[in-house]
Amino acid sequence: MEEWFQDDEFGFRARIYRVVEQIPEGKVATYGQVASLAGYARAARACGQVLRSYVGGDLPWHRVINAQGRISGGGDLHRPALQQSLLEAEGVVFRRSGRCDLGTYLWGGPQDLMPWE
DNA sequence: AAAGTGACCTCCT
DNA sequence: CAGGAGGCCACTT
Repeated sequence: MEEWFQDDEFGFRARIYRVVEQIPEGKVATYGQVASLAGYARAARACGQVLRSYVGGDLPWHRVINAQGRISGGGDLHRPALQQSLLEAEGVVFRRSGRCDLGTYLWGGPQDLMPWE
């Protein structure tokens, strides 16, 4: 019970979720940025693991992309397409190269500090 | 408990 | 701009 609480309230996954759910509509954040804001500066890769295993819910997982402004979908074929259409529906424009302008859409960060900072 | 894996990132050719 | 090498970290076997 206690382990469950610990992990669900302030564990790595929980922190990642807490950050991602604050990314505003029409903006995007990189895995590294999210991990950093969550308090794990070098855990960009692990961040991907967490979001990959996430399914359903209200979390705007689609607003998290890689540092090159591209969508990383791993081996999965349907998710990347869904992610892009969800972003485009929010106004994020992707160039022909498959990249979006991070200078325009990159999230500036949380307005309020995270509980653990 | 140890080794393998991956929706990453950065620096170097 | 494209491709490769190393380093990082949590998660899964």
